[in-house]
Amino acid sequence: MPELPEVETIARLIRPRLEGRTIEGCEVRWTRTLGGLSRPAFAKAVVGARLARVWRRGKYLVADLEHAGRSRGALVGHLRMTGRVHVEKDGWDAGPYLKVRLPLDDGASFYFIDVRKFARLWYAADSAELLGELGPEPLSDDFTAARLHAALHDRARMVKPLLMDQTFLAGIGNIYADESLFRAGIHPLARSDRISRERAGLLRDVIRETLAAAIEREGSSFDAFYRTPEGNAGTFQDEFQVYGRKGRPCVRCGEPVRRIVVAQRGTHFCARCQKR
DNA sequence: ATCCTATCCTGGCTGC
DNA sequence: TGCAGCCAGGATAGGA
Repeated sequence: MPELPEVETIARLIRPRLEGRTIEGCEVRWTRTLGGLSRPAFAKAVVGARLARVWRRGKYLVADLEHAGRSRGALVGHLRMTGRVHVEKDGWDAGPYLKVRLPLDDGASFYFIDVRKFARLWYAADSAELLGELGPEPLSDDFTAARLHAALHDRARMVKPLLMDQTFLAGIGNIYADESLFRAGIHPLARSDRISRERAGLLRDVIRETLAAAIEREGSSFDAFYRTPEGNAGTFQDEFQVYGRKGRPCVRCGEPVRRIVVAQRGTHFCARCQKR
């Protein structure tokens, strides 16, 4: 599923094709994708706008809009589980799951595609409406060991759901939570306020290393869903150490990887390497 | 405060 | 082979 590395990969690939372009039209095939705005209101807000800057925050894709050089809100996308984004020449076959198409001024269109209809493409007058509650960016300088340790001890929650809480830390989903906790030797059910300063520092480091390595490999593609905007699969799934490896030997100790359900999510870990 | 359940969705898998 | 039923999961709302 698209988490921070996948969204970052998408942002990097579509940025050169979108920045500077102007939206010339709007075709909406599934209104709910707009997250509450009507089709006419959405079209009125985005048609004629120039895509000034494309960036990422957590798992959100953001395009700042301008009109006649003046800021005019933002287009904000969230792919949830099965959303995809393409920028292709007009006439490209987007398939049956196309939700929104935005024709651009260079003969290409922005395609927002989603099988399960959970993905959203919002227009917001201010992107902070959607991004304001997000926790720190794991790859930014303010995500320090000291701050992570303090934040873990500010609550008393199971560490895995806490890592996936987007108001706690932005961009971590099920896969990178499992992978990071394994690499840090922390049990997914460990209570956040019982994690030592040293262990929190290690967790901070492995989160950053894992996300950076995944970005380098253009994300993880283990099923039919996640593809880059160029249609390619990422390759970080080859580096998974626990995710999707139930019953197979732990890469560190050989003990079979276990799978339990935590907060309704499949959770993979090594009972010998990861202590509560 | 924290946890749990249901909801949104549909392709793909399992089991009969 | 066909088909019913379950599962996956990001986010959120409401209840325990």
